Amino acid sequence: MQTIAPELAELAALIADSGRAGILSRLMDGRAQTASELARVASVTPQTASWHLARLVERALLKVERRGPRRLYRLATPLVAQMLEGMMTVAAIDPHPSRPPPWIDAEMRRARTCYDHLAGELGVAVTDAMREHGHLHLDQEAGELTASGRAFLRDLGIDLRAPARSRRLLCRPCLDWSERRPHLAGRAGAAVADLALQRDWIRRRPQGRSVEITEAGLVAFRDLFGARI
Amino acid sequence: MQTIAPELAELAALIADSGRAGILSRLMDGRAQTASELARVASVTPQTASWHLARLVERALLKVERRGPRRLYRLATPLVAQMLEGMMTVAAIDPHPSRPPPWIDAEMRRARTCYDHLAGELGVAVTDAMREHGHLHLDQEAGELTASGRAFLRDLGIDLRAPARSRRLLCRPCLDWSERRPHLAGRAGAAVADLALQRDWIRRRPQGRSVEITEAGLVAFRDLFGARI
DNA sequence: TGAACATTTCGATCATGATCGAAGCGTTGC
DNA sequence: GCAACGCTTCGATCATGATCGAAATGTTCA
Repeated sequence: MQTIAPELAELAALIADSGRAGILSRLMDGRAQTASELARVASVTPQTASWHLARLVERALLKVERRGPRRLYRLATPLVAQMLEGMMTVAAIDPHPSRPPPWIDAEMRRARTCYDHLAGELGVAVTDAMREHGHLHLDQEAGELTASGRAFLRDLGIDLRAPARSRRLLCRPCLDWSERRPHLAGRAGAAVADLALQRDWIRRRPQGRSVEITEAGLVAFRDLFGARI
Repeated sequence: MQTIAPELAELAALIADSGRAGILSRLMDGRAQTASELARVASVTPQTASWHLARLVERALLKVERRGPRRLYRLATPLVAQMLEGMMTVAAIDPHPSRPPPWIDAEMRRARTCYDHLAGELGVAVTDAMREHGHLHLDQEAGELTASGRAFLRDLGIDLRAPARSRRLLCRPCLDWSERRPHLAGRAGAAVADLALQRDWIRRRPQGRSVEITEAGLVAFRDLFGARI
């Protein structure tokens, strides 16, 4: 049986190292990072990180771009992010349901970005609030933004028109691995996250994918969205 | 940075062995298989397969069920199939686009089942035909069955009503890793595949996930669906 | 109970690849 | 050109886990 299995194993082997998994996880926010930064999050020396990064680029999971004396690494395509999303969803399933999962960092669990949209308690709370106000229908496989939802986002100053040539979905669910429930993704999810960053409702922490919810953000998410956070 | 990265690496390591990848790939059709059969497709001895299977069950990627003196293994949840689907999509991307990908088995490429729906050239051709007849809208992220599509499937004898308590999506795309284009999945996709099996348009090959298109099937797919195969 | 068969467990061997120190390369700025 | 800096390459070492023969376990059927 000649199948894709060998390629599958080869791909998995690339992710199967904790250093490389840390690097990929760090890059899940879609931004580029320097080799040094990635060495730091992966807790390895720069030499080792360089070795890992070369492998990831060679297999086309990452793209590299030179910026002066530094090299910036980022995920090669959204397909890679989508794959990692799916793997994290399964990875978050505790095979021994008896013991609680204590290994999720509190800040990550609270609020983070998932490629380009909000995730964690914040992402799920915002999604739930929009759902309760009739702005949104969402289950594990598909989502729909209602007329009320479009109006709501428009009033917030969000332009939902798709960029030319974009085939990206307006509204789709993304299974949150820390909350184990779907949150809003797609163009609408990205727009909400962009808005939150622009209005300083959330701030990216200097390291890692977690974000800090500002005082203004707490007020905005509660009053404007009706989110319970 | 305490994240899910270690669990991600651990999960990937489980898939990173060619034997286990072969086993998982074999089980992607959603059916259960005996340990011996899985040892055969993985090209390892029964002892080795048993060792691999124990690991996959321990990590809750597989479920095992005793049937007399045999043990039947199957994917633990559809989430696992979905994850593997995403990984195969990335695994099928050739990192060196110059050389052609000769490693996909011709029968697999021609027609196979992907968990519960049709894939390969057949799956994509049926999807394209339904699309061209206005039965279907489908892009990489979402799909919709039109009124015409519902009527078309109803006339074929397909009951599209969702089983009670099923939250499964009627119509969704699944990226075909051999064709690199989306094909029809979801309840509608599964119903079409079921129909094809029942009417003997396709037959499962005794080993592997590929299916054989019968003479009647060729006629049916061409005349009833308008598929170019 | 005993024979046949599927599967698992145990034990020893072997191959792969992750790691980091040291050294080399390439870019920037003085 | 030279120094500083970020990053990569090389080389040697070490740990992990895949493999299979042999033997044990467990199930069915007579």
